[in-house]
Amino acid sequence: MKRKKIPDEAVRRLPIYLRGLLSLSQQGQENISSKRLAAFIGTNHCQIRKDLSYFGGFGTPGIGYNIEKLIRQIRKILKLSMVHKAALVGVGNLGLAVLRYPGFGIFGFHIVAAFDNDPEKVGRRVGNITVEDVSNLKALQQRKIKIGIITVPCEAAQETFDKLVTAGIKGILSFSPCYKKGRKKVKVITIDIAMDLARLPYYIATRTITRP
Amino acid sequence: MKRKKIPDEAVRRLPIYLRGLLSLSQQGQENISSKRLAAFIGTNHCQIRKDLSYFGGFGTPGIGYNIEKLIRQIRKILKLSMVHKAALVGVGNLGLAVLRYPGFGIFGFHIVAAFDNDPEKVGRRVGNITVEDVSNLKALQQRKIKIGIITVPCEAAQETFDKLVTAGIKGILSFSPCYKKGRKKVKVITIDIAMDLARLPYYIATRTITRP
DNA sequence: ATATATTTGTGAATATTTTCACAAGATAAG
DNA sequence: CTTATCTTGTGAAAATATTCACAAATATAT
Repeated sequence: MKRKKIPDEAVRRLPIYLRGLLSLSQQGQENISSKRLAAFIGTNHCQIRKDLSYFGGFGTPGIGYNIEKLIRQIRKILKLSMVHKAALVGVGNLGLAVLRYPGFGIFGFHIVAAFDNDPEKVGRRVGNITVEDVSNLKALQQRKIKIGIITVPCEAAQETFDKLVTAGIKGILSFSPCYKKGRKKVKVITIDIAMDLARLPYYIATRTITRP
Repeated sequence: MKRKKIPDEAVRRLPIYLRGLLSLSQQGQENISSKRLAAFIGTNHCQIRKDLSYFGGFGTPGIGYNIEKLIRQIRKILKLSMVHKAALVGVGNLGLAVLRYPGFGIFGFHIVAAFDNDPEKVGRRVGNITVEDVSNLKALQQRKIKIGIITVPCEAAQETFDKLVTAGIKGILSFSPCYKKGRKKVKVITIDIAMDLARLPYYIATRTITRP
């Protein structure tokens, strides 16, 4: 393993490998080769080996990778070995759906608080979380919450973003399709549902042309 | 403009430009330079010009781009000039949130049908859509619906996928974090909420190192 | 012990994407 | 008309990312 710059693309793919490995792990297999893992998740085996090699050699020639061990290694690389507490802001339709989304646990995330500025919503219980007023956001640091999830309408996104940054949040997953200023200190990942959908017609239309 | 291969990355960015331009359009400006647009959406001006140049020359030297015209051009490239009817399958928490999501219209999408296999949910009204039984999926072609949105639990994703393909769907936006087989004829875009979140801790931890 | 079959990890070769840099088009002012 | 100031569009250069190809490691069979 060399001390080279790690491609962002490789980091982006690690969670894909992790999800695949977790699925294979449930099937009770012990080892897997890069070739079979690639076939399973629909990618290229060279890519998997190359990506993993940026972080170290985790496999055994002739055998492949020990699934459980590789899961642990990738979790360690991605800092997913510990539980990450997250706070969600904006308990509307999308916020509720995200609060109830069952898929975060597998990666070690736990939404432990929810906030809204609507007095109607404050106090309401969702699962075992009680919705709090946004003014409580200030106390996130004391509560050791470092990850924020923004599910407020676009107009309120910048304000929410600023509040989260002030509260000492280190990373944000935002569902608001807005450009946020002042993100230097904080890593922001934006999921823009409509924008992803917006690519679809292009590929539908050009399909037969682009894949001759 | 040359007849070169168009990078996928350029296509992926067009909706970003489109959203930015729509926002600027509301602010009542007529023209914009690649430099100012880049500053607005947080990217590089060379990239914008290069991306647009794959599709043709839409700007005027010395002036920039006419906002309304460029919006029309990008819509045309992405085939967003017409309204696209979409069908959603899986009216759970996430499905409901997506059905009520207000952000699709701006890109010309209209969810016109919703399906579920739960008799409790069939018949229920959401907005002005009545939830139908999944057996009705067969008739999508007659209803001229070419886009499907999958919001079913992971276990049901492959089955739903197969049904949509059989029903003649051309493109799918899936929120189910699963690997779907037999996607040759159909373009699939997957949004995996938890997986996107899974990259965050890596960047939080290495932030100070990677950006010295 | 030898031959055969796997499979990893990686340097090198390709391919792709981004950025640079500048000619040429457009405007405005003197 | 000339000069100064913008800005686009685009080849060329630089930076990134992917794929190839093979030595070395391991296992298995004979």
